[in-house]
Amino acid sequence: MYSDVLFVDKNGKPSRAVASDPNLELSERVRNAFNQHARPFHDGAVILLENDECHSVFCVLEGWLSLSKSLDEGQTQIIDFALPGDIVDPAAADGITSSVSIEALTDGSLAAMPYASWERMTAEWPELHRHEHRLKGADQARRAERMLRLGKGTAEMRVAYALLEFCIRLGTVCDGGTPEFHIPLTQQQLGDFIGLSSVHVCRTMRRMVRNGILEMTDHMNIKVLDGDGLAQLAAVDRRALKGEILPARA
Amino acid sequence: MYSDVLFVDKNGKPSRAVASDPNLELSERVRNAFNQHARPFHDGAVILLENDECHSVFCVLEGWLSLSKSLDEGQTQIIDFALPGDIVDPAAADGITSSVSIEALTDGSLAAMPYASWERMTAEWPELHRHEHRLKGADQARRAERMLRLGKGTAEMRVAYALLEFCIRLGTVCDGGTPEFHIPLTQQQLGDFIGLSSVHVCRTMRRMVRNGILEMTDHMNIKVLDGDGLAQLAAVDRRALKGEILPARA
DNA sequence: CGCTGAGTTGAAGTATTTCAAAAGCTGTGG
DNA sequence: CCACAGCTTTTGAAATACTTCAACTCAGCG
Repeated sequence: MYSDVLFVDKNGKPSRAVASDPNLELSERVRNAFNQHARPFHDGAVILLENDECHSVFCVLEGWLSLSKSLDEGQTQIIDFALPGDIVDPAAADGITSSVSIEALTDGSLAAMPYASWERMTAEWPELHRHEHRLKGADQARRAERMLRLGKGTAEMRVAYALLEFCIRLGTVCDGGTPEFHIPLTQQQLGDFIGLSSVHVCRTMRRMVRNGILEMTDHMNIKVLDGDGLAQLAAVDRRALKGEILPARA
Repeated sequence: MYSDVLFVDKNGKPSRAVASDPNLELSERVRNAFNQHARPFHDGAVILLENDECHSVFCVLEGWLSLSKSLDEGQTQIIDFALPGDIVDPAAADGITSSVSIEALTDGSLAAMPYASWERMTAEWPELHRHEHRLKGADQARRAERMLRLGKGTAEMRVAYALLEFCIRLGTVCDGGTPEFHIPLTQQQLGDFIGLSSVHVCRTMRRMVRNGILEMTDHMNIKVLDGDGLAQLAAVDRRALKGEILPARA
C-alpha cells in the first residue's frame, strides 16, 4: 500500500479530503470493485483531453482532479473539481467524446471503470445507483451556483463562494469555529475556476484578509475568521448550500 | 387535442422545435407513459421554484422552459433551457431540493414523472435509460461550453455561441444554407443566459447585423447569413459541437 | 547563490454596466 | 380609428469593474 504517501499532499500537509475514506458508506463489494480498478496518478498528470474518446467512468479515490475546457487562444476555464469520492463521467451527448479535460492537481489515485462494467454495477447494486444519483445532484447544484455567480456576481462574490464551496466539500466544519483548510491551487487556477485574472484574485483575497474575513499562509492555506462575513459576501445560506452540494452521508 | 394551439407559439409563428415530435425515436410504451402524465402549461407559468421540494422528473413534450437561479438583489442567471424531448431532474444532492427555478417561456406541455415511477421506468426500459444518459451528456457538454465562455469569452463570443447552440438544438440545418429560426426570448432573457446586460446584448447583435453575419426581424426572428463567420466569433467547430450537444437520433 | 515560479502592487487601458431618453410595437378601450 | 399604457429595443454618455502590463518581492530548490 502506498497510502502513507497518498494521504499527504506534496507540501507535506495532511489534507482533510483524503484523511478519511469518503466511500466508507458504500458496501465492501463496491469498494472492492473500485480498488480492483485503482490506478495511481501524479500531480500534473493529464488523465484525459477534451474531445478525446473516453470509455470509462472515473471514481476518484484520493487526490484532486480538475475538469477544464480551453479556448484556442489558450484561455482555460475550470468547470469543476473532482475530489475523493466523486464520480466523473465526462461523456458528451454521443456517449464517447469527452466534454472536458481531466488533470491531476495532486498525487492520488482513481478507479477507471469501463462503461460496460459500470452499467452492470449500477444495475446490480442499487446503493451505487443511488450514490451516483446523489453525486450528480451535487454536481448540478454546484455548477449552477457557480454559473449564477459567473454571470451575475462580482469578483468578491465569486471568490467568497468558491472558498465556501471548498470549505463545505472538504468536510471542514464550516458552520462555527474558524475552519482551516488547504486547497492545492495557485491563484491562477483559482482564477480559471471563477473567471478572473490571477491578479484580481490576489487583490480580492488580500482585501478579504485586510477586512479580517480570512487569514492566509503559504500557498493557499486558508483560515476563515469570519464565516458569516464570508457567507454574506458569497450571498449564500451556508446551511442550505451544504445540503445541496454535499452528498448526504449514510 | 389542443395540438393545433400548442404547435404554434404566441406570435403565431410555427416553431421548428415543436413541429416534429423529438421523442419519436422512443418506443410507443414510453411515449404512452409520457402522455399519461402530460399536463399543459402556459407562457410565464412558474413550474417550480429554486429550493422548493421536488418529487418528479420533468419531460418536456412541447414548448420551452428556462432553468434559472437568482441572487437576492433580483439578478437572474438562466442556467439552461429545456426544449421538447429534454428531461429535467432539478434535484440537488439531497435528492429533494430543487437547485433551479423552472419557468415556461412559451405555452407547451410536460410530463411530470414521480421519482418512483421514473426509477421503475428507467430500470425496466433500457432504451429510456440510454436516452436519459445521452441527454445528461448533452446537458453537461452544453453547460460546460457556456461556462467556458461565461468565464473567458467576450460578449461577442457569448452571443455567437448562444445563437449557434439554439440553431443546433432547434434542429435547423446549421451547416450550410442560411438557417432561420425564432427564439422565444427577450434580449433581457438572452442576457440573463449569457451573463450580459440587455443593453450590451442589443449592441452586440446590432453589430453582427451590421457586419452581415445575421439578419433579425421582429422579436428574435433570426436568420444566419454567415454561418462560418458566426462559428468563428463563437470559437466553435460546428460539426463537433453538434455531436456533443445534440443527443444522437435513432 | 542564483534561478524559477508564485504572489503582490501600481498604473494604464478596456470591455461592459448603468443611467437616461427616445423610438417602435402591441394590445386596450374609448 | 385614435390615444394611451406598457414593454422591448435602440442609442448615447458617464461610470466602473476588471484586465493587462510591468516591476518587484519572496520562498523553495538545485
